[in-house]
Amino acid sequence: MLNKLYHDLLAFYPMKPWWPGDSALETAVGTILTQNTSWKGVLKSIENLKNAGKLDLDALHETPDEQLAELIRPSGYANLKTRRLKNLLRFIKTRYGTVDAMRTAPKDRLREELLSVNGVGRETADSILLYGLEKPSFVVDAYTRRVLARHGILPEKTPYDEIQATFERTIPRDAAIYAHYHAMFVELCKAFCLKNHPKCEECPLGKQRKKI
DNA sequence: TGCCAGGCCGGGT
DNA sequence: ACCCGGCATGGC
Repeated sequence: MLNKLYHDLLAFYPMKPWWPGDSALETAVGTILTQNTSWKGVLKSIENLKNAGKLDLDALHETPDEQLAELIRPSGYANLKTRRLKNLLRFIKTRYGTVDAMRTAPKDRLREELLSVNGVGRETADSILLYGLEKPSFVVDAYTRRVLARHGILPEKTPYDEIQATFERTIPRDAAIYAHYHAMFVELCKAFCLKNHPKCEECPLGKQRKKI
């Protein structure tokens, strides 16, 4: 079922790199900033950080909270996300020293460690693992749920871990495929499946069965 | 102009 | 094991 879905989507979205970000650190920062927020504001925040020379583990870690909050204000929840960002950076520095040092850690252990950081939930952890470190951890987000629910593949409120397990059990254990699959969900939603989307009827997967 | 966006946490039931 | 309110800003 999920393999067929992948191949159906593949016809519309050929393989291409997707998560915007030039480094694992930038990706990690982006995963925090994009929590419950559209990517638009995140771009602006990342831009601010770059211009301020702050896209660096030590520089970010040493930036005062008030200043960091000001830089990331466009992506919303600035105070909250400043704390979460600092929590993540502190974890990386104290546990691994550098972002790259995390690459050699076993995926399952690293995921547990990331989840223990306050402000890093399952989607954030999996996004860091998959898009930052190219480890095969399937990302489940609002888009994933929307597509699956709309097309009657999985019930809307299926728990995160269950959805992830279903994918990881079914499709090849390959980071590039996981990333591409998730990217296609996002692209599909942006093109056809956002709430009250006018082109909903033109969805390549066919008419939705449920309004989500 | 109100509604919504690529979550997560803490507290309550 | 769920359910809910809070957290902020900008685009459409």
